[in-house]
Amino acid sequence: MVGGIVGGMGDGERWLVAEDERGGATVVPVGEDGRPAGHVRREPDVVAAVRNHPEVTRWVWRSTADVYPRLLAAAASVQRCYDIEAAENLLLGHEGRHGEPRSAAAAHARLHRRPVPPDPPPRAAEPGSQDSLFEPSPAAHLPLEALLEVYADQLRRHDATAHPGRMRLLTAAESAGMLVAAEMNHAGLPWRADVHKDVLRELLGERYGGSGEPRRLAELADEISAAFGHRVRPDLPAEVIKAFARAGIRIKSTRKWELEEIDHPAVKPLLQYKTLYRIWTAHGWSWLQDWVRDGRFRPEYTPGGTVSGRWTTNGGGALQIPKVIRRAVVADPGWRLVVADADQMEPRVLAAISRDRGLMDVAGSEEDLYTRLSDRAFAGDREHAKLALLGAVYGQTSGDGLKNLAALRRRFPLAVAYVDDAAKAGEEGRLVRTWLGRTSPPAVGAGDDDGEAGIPQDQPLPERTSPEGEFTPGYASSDARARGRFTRNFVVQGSAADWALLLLAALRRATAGMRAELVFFQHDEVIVHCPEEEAAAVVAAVREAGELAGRIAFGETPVRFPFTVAVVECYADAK
DNA sequence: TAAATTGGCGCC
DNA sequence: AAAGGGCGCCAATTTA
Repeated sequence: MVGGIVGGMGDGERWLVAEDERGGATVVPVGEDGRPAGHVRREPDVVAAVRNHPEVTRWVWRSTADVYPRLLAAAASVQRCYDIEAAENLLLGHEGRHGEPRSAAAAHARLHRRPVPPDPPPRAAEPGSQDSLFEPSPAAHLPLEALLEVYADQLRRHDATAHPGRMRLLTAAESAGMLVAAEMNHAGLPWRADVHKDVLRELLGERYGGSGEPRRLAELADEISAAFGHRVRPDLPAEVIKAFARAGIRIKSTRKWELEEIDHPAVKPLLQYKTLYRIWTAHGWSWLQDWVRDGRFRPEYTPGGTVSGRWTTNGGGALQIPKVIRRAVVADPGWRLVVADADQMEPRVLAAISRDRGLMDVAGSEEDLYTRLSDRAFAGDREHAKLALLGAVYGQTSGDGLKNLAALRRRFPLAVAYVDDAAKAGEEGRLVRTWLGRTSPPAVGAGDDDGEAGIPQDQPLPERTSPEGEFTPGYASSDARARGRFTRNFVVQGSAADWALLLLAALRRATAGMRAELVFFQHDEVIVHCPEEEAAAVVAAVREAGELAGRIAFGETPVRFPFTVAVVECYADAK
């Protein structure tokens, strides 16, 4: 049953579908080894193929992003899929071949040792235009026989990994993520343009003529200039630094935390200007014009868009919606937004993957993890406990977090060793993997010894061990240390992304029989738009999906995966 | 002149 | 108290 949310063995019929250049489709049932298990049939198109074969629970196809939007537009959907190009990407990474073309055509060419076609360049975001989503891509369609070969080969390559079961799960989860992403793109996030405009007017004031510069920004710029006694353009860091220098204050940058330290009348309006300027340029009137249509904001989600497996969006900045702008996210009349935030996801994931007994015990409760941590190791000081843990995960190099790291290491040795080992691997130029097997890319300049005078490869460095047994990266170059921080974080952030994919898959299945729709996802937070009367069921489904995802990803574990859930009409009213 | 990089800051 | 990891976006600046 556990495999059911993303597809396990023997859980329904599995068919492969291939499209040709003219939109026609051929389908064939396939067995668990990827071989044909029946006759090849022709269908007018992929929509007909799916409609005519409701007995199929899992479709194997070249690219979900290419096929599924057209199915959704025709009001068709599928239970599960196997995305060959997503699988190719994950397998190439696992094999240490990041960067090789990942199209199905490339995979087929490699299989036959023929010249490998490069991937088409990534399509740029096209604000407002949804049309491109529904056109079959011009990418090379592979005939059914070729797709079958690639598929069978991929199944063998899963078996050749260190943990085949996990790798198969990763591919299944990524494929499920592709379905969810396409469905979210299709549904869109409810967005009230009128409310958005009200917020903008409130914060920024009216716009002036041609450039449309808001009144409030002009006023603040004047205040800043007055405070300096001469004209200063606040959006030019160089000019601001020079102005402070003339006033006898030396700053290295105009970063917020640095400005906050300064006692000067320009600081307050400057900080205000920065906040408002950003809202104007990133989520202002032109953003609204570009990205909101018919009451919905439709970012293009890209699952696995980051190397760690987190999603990105292609345009619209959906993963950086400023808090004040969330006022515009409002449920339809009679509907609600179920906003669910996973509590302390990354430390819980660290507990599950490191199997550190102490940290598993801390994470084996729905209570606030940092409070429990501080009760055990930090004399009740929650803030110190949190900083120490985040410092360990991010690779903090100085400050209080580092001091507290020693305490963390004593009480939770396996957890700290897990991220230290990942850091060491990175410094030595080795690859690391998430729990399910997503693999870090190689360091820039490592690997391909093309003799170019580029970045020299970092030398493997002797490990230095302190009396407490702590790993100190004392001899590593600054590049190697940066690399270590990256791999240190990668294993936790990426394994958390593994879990989040399974969460989405479980939640998608749980809501399949409802009118509820998943409409937003941001690393550890999901929003479901549903009729008011379904809200309670959705809340329960989220909580169950979190625990189920934990068990599927990490096996039997005492670690709990609780959520903070709010049922609201407006996103801004959550938490 | 266009592409790439930088600085800054929004989110996690 | 100090400034760690991952992104995307914008405008300005530098590079090709």
